Amino acid sequence: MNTDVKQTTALEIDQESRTLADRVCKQIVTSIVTGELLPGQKISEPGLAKLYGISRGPLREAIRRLEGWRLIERKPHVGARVVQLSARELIEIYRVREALEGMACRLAAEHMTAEEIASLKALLDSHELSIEQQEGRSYFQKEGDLDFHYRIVQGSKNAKLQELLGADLYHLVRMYRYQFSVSSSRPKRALKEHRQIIDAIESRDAELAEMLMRRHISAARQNIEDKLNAVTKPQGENNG
Amino acid sequence: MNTDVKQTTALEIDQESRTLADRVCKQIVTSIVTGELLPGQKISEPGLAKLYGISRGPLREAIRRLEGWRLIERKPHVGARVVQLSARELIEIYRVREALEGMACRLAAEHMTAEEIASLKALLDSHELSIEQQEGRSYFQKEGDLDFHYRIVQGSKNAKLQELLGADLYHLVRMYRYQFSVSSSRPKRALKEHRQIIDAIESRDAELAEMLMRRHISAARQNIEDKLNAVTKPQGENNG
DNA sequence: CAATCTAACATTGTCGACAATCTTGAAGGG
DNA sequence: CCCTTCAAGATTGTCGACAATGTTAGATTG
Repeated sequence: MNTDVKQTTALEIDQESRTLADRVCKQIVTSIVTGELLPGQKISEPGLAKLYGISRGPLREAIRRLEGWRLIERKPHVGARVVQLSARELIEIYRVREALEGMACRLAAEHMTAEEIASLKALLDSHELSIEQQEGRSYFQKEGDLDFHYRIVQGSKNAKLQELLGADLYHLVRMYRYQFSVSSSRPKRALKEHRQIIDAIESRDAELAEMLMRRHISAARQNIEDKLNAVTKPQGENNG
Repeated sequence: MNTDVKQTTALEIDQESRTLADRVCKQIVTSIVTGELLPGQKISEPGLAKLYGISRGPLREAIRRLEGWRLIERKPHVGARVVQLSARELIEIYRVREALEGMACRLAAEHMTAEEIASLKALLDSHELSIEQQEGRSYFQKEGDLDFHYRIVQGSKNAKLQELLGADLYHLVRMYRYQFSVSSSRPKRALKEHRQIIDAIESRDAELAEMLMRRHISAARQNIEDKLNAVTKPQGENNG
């Protein structure tokens, strides 16, 4: 039966665009993820309100929602600013992803349809192509990487998992991809791991799929840790 | 009667209580968790504003934050209502808990201090006492159960894990504890499992600790599934 | 009598104004 | 010269009013 897990989203988004607060909320998310708003940067209510051409009311509501998503932090009577993750917190996110996406991958091996699997394999083919074609440009690969992970999560058919990973974690991951260009330093290796994972899912080996995904994310975490340690740069006060 | 679970953030809460929106936000959470506001119930802005003696502005901001926490759902131009989980979604939450708390338990085995472990063992002693003393009353045991899990999560020293479990999941779990009185149907069994877990943590056996926790939560999930299947009650439209 | 349309009502969405608080920069004293 | 104090400015918090939308009950018509 239709589990109604994913189909409603398109409609909801349409529905949600009907108020200023919801629209502005989405715009702010985009600004954060694309780096227009940097981590730690102050969110000026009068400034943003004027920029978007709305009053402070809806803007404040949007900020409040983003606060609930933990994309924005707020101090009473002082103001709101984009969250700024420490190196430690970024690592913590990868640990959480390891647990969550491992579970998601296991469930995906049980619940993904043959069509979804085929489509995902096709996606990997296109990734391979784009890697070969534009050797150096890792940008595409990064979006592609998250795209792969996103589809696995969708394949788990677990709405809570989709919420947690999609809304709470991936935004942060994408946001910090622009900060220090993490991960995807080895696109071919990652692609190979992706293929192993989808193969395990195709053969409905849930345990193996979970293990491979955990290893995959663990490797990415290790990769980031190494980079951070190499620089030994305590990222400090780049905000005003 | 004190339901204030997080002691660590006393200062933060003090800070956050300084605006009406933040205070009302907490009040609404309490109302939801204690069952004053039932799942699916409509949130009337004029009604709640009058009840709390504030204007609609701060109230709407509080609602927006709760929307971000996914404790409240909102349809544009229609209104907000308390989330209503289907049986399926409740089960999904337990699957997520299994992954997340398993990870938390593993990290706790690595990072909990001796003092925290001792304190947690003392807590279990007090639980055993209260179980023996008030044989039938499972209410206390339920709060106690979450208390145990909460401390494990704190012990993981992973802030992201603490956020996700503390804010996003435990509220929902507590909320539905009042709906159908789930879990804790076997407090002695649960207590025994808790002791096994803390023993594993004490001996710093991270793998065992994780496995025991996953099994513990999986058993709770199975327990709920059985109950739900027994009743075969498709919980439907108790809202307008 | 039932179905449909309409108009009055209630609720949600948005705005501008005012109050409370924080930040700042300069003046004064040690 | 540095620290403290304080006042002016700016920002955040709160409110009431108005506009836009959804809901509902009654009237109209077949």
